Amino acid sequence: MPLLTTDQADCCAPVTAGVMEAEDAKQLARMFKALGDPTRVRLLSMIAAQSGAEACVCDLTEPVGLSQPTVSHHMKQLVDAGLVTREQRGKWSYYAIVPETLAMLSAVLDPRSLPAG
Amino acid sequence: MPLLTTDQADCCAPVTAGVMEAEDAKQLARMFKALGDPTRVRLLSMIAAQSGAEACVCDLTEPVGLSQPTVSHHMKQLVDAGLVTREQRGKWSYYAIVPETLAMLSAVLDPRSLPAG
DNA sequence: ACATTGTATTGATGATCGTCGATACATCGA
DNA sequence: TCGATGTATCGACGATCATCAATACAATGT
Repeated sequence: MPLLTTDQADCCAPVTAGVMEAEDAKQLARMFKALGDPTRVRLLSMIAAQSGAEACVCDLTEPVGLSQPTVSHHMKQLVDAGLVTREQRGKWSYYAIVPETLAMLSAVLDPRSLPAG
Repeated sequence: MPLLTTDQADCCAPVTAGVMEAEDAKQLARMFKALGDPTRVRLLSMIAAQSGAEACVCDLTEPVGLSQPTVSHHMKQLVDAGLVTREQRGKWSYYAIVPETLAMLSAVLDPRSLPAG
C-alpha cells in the first residue's frame, strides 16, 4: 500500500512556508518516520551508493549486521513511505531510490521559504 | 543536551552520496525521528509561519488540540534534535526555527548528489 | 510574602517499534 | 518434481513513544 495516492512531488508546501494542514503533516511525518531509524538511513545510503541507485537484500544484510527478516522489515518501511521501490528480478528483490520523493522532502525542509527570508 | 557537539551544518554527507558511517546515520536518524510525528511537523510549520519564525507555547497549545504538557514534550524533542531553539523571555518560552539544521537536512536529502546523476 | 500565570517535569498507561527465530512463499536448476 | 536459495511474513519480546493528570518550577504583579 503506497503512502500517497497522488504524486508525491506535489504532496505539501514547505514546512517553513506557513501553517500546515493536518493531513499534509501526517503524510510528511510518515516519510520522516521512515528516515527516523539509523539502520534505514544506512540502508538508503547503501542503495544510493550502488550503481543505478539500486540493490538487492543480499547486498544489504551483511553490511548492516542485522538478520535478513529485520532488513526485509526495514525495506518494507522504506517502500511504504515511497522512498524506494521494489522490483522482483528472478530470485532477487531489487530496491531502487525514488529521487522524486527525496527531492520533495528536500524542498519541504528548505529554509529559504521562511517568511523572514 | 544538544544533539550535535560540532556544527550541524557539517554533520553528514548527502544520503545519496555513498555509504554512510554508522555515527552519521545515527545523528541524522535522530533528527528525522523528531520530524516523524504529525504533531511535531505541524508545530514546526506553525513556528515557521510566525513572524520572525518564533512562537511561544501559548500560541501552539490551542491550535494542535493537545494538552500543554504534551506540547512541551514535543517542543523538547525538537529542541534536542537541534531543529528549534528555546529562549525564555519573561514568563514565556519562545521557540525559534534553526534554519541551518533545516538546510543541512534538506541538502542531505537532495537527490542531485546521486551517482547516476 | 503571596497569589497568579506560563511552562517544564513526573509518573503512569496503552500503543507502536526494532529485533529475532521459525516458517512460509517464490524462483531457479537438476 | 524436488532440493536449494533468496526473500517475505508471523509470532513474540523488550524497549521506546505519545499522551494525559498531577505537580513542580519560574517569573510577574500586588
